[in-house]
Amino acid sequence: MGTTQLESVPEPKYWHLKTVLSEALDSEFAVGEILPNERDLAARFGVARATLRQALEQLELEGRLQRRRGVGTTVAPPRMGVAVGTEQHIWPGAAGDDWQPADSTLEVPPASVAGVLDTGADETVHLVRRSRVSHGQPVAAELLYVPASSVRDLSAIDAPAGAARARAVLRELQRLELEGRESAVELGSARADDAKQLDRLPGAPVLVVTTRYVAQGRTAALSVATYRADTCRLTFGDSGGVEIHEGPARQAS
Amino acid sequence: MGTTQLESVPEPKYWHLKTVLSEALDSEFAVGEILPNERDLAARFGVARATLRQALEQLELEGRLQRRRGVGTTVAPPRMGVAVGTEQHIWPGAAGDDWQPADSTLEVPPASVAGVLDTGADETVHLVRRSRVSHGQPVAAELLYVPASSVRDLSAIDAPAGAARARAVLRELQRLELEGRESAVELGSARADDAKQLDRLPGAPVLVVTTRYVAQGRTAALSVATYRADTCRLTFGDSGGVEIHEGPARQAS
DNA sequence: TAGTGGTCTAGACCACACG
DNA sequence: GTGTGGTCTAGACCACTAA
Repeated sequence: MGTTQLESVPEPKYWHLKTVLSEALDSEFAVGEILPNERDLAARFGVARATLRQALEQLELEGRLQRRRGVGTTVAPPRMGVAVGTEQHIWPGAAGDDWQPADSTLEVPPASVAGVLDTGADETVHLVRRSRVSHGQPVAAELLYVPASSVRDLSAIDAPAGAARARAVLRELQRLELEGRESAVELGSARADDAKQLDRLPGAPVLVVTTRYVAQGRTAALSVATYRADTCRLTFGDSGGVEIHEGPARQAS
Repeated sequence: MGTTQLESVPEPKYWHLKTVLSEALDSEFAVGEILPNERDLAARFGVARATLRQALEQLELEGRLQRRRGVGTTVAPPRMGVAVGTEQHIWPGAAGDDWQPADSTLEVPPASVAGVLDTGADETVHLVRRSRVSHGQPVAAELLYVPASSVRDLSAIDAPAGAARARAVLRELQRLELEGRESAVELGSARADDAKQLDRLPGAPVLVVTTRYVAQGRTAALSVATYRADTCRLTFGDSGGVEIHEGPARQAS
């Protein structure tokens, strides 16, 4: 009878740690404040650094913390709402969107993209690269695939590459009548190039938004946009202009 | 001059491992197939088990693998598309949705929810719990907050709790004219109860979809739905009935 | 009971930022 | 340099599943 049943369902240490830290963040820390370093925190809680890190990872995944190598761990501001589906039936590049065209080249798209575009396997398409900045922070990187058939001939255009050419492709796209649009959101991890644009390490969690633009009964363009999952809350508004609160709901019981 | 510059930018081992494994999954494994166990894999690649696990974690995050304690690691099928915003202006519980009402109780909502609902801090609301099954697998758990003011008095209803009461609340909701709807998607980690419903471990990555239903100029209901991030791709369709492909785009260069 | 993935430890070294 | 987070190791034990 010497055994005292302390925990019939023992909670993992990192899980308990996460809870404790989460409450501390709510009550004892301000946004932007720097936490003690990982070695000190681990010692303070009497756990190995790896265990402490497991808790920090979860909190970072939930957007509560921000960790930067060589700097430290800071308390993250609430996620920013980023409109993804508000503007009904708008082409990418339409006036007022906050995307910044970076470049455009001709590429053979990956097979999965070619399948959606109904282009041949080796057919080149315009690949427009854009980035999105919100509140002074990079939040997304986009690859926009535009089949040559969706735009007028651009081979003789004066801008061979760069932002000017990207704008030219987008401008041509506006000439088509947009009939519809479908998006899908899924979890992914940042490729090395995206990570660099987003100021994160490769493998950082991202929300991948794939949007198919439909015109003339076919897929006129395909956008693959990679959003920082730690800082962004993607908003899809269907309502008739009702205001969106900032930071509506933290997940709670 | 004895130093040979093998890698100017050395790639982390787990990152390289992930790439190798990912290619092996594409070419040498079928969906559902069981991989060698972690100790064997680690030995085969000459790394510590923790490093191997870091690679597996990423692949699981991307929906390529499924790991189950006591069973093993299997190759996951492509993510299933789950419609989240297709049906325009539909109340939850309307005919044809594939949600299954589980329960309904009266609760004091968390402050963040109360704020969106414009209810008093201590005011109780109906809390309808529902779960969503797709392709025979649980994919989402929902908490639907319905202020008493959105439905007729249910205090005298014959069903004190359970699915019957949940259906009664949803039925009452249909009586209002739905004016609009806004959704937001963000990354989260599963709470213990959600994890159980979704057949995952606590902390598993989830996509949290928060939807505000607007009627009579106010927020008539608020839904917080938790989707399995590993198995689901959330689709938001704006197009006029254009078919959605299954498995459109894997992220690629 | 045997085998799996999940948790945890106590170290070590590396890449990066900043003064 | 100094200090930070990021990577990696070689173990150990636990919780769960299935034979």
